[in-house]
Amino acid sequence: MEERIQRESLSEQIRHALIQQIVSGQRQPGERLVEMKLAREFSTSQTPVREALLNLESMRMVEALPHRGVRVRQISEEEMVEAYGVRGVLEQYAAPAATPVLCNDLEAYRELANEILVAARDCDVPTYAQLDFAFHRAIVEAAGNRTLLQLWDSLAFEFRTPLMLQRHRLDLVKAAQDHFAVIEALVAEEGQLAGRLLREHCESFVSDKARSKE
Amino acid sequence: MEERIQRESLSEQIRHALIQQIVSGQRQPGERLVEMKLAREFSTSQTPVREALLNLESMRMVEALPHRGVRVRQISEEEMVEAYGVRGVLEQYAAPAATPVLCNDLEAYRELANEILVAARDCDVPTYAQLDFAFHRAIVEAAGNRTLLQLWDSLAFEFRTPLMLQRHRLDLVKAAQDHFAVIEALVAEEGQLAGRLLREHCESFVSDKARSKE
DNA sequence: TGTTTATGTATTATCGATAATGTATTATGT
DNA sequence: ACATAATACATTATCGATAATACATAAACA
Repeated sequence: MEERIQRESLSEQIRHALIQQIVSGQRQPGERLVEMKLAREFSTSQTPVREALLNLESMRMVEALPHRGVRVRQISEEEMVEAYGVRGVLEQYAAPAATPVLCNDLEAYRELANEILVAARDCDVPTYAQLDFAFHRAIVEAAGNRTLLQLWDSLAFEFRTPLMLQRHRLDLVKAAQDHFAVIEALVAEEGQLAGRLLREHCESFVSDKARSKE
Repeated sequence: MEERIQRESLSEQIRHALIQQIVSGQRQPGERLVEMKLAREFSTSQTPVREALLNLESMRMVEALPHRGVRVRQISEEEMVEAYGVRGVLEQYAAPAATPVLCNDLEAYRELANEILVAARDCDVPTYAQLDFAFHRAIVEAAGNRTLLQLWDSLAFEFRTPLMLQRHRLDLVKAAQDHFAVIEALVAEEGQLAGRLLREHCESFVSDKARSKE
């Protein structure tokens, strides 16, 4: 009967909108984010904008200097390498614990890997990034370690991967195929192997860039 | 000539004060943190308190439910195990990269390990926690991977360790001695070995608890 | 009596306004 | 002309007040 209930607070809505804008490239790195200006754009007061920005800062999507405002963070190539390196370690750690869990629903998981491959063949970068994110997150989630998951989430690959892919033209199909090898290892209940494959997969993601640069 | 410049904003001051209070046990897990009440205690308005709480939430020291306020988070034993597990993996990853850097200033580092041992013998838990924190953080910092360091920091061991030690009575002296083995590995430029030792050290921290429970 | 519907109350979420701060610009003295 | 001080401006940081929400309690109804 009543209007649709509003689940998200203003600051959350603004937060999501800003993430979207940054990920999509609509807000370029280095761009200033002035609180009142954003408030006018979103037709709110300064407060929820400020809260959204604080949150983006804690997830390091923006950087803030006291009394000098916030700007979209420039993510260096070096940091990308770091992030994917750490990611590899975390996923390697997750894999053995995740294996028995994922084995229960292997069909869906294999299907996901297929969809990734399709997106890769179509050069559909946004879809690829999104599905790849889901694939990897599923592993970390299946490990049943909430702290690990939280840490992995804090690396924010849902917005790093698109950035990565728009910076470097890497071989998506080749990367997509790695996922099948991981699944094979899961089938064989080879958690350690799956872990090693995942780590290599993550690291190749950034080291390939050297190859594609030439 | 003028008054001392105020480097910290109100929200930062409040943030630190709250962390201090929580770490010291002055605020027990589960305790509600009501914004206006805190504002009165700190003689400020609601706004900076709220910002401090948002920050504590993003570092998971407190948990917030929409429209229902914030309370000090109860950290389960399970989560402790998780956190120290992840910590082990991160430090193992850090060690090889950190080795050449730390070797430059090995004296200070050895001295730190000595101080830890002294604190352990004295059963001076706060000092032990603080120095142990410094020891481990130095390794992660020396690895020169800012992303890794940020992730490690987000696990907030400066407040987890004291909690851990007040929950379980573990053998501090034995734990303190582990550090010397790590240093030996560094001297020998054995980054891999140092990594393995660190990981085991972290994991023993939580598994020892079983022993001390009986 | 048990279940729903009002009302009250505590608290968060948001607002609009002000104070504090940093940067740019202009004025002042040498 | 050059350095330093004074002023203006843009923006963040903080305030006090209001709106929105969730929970508890009381009232109305079956």
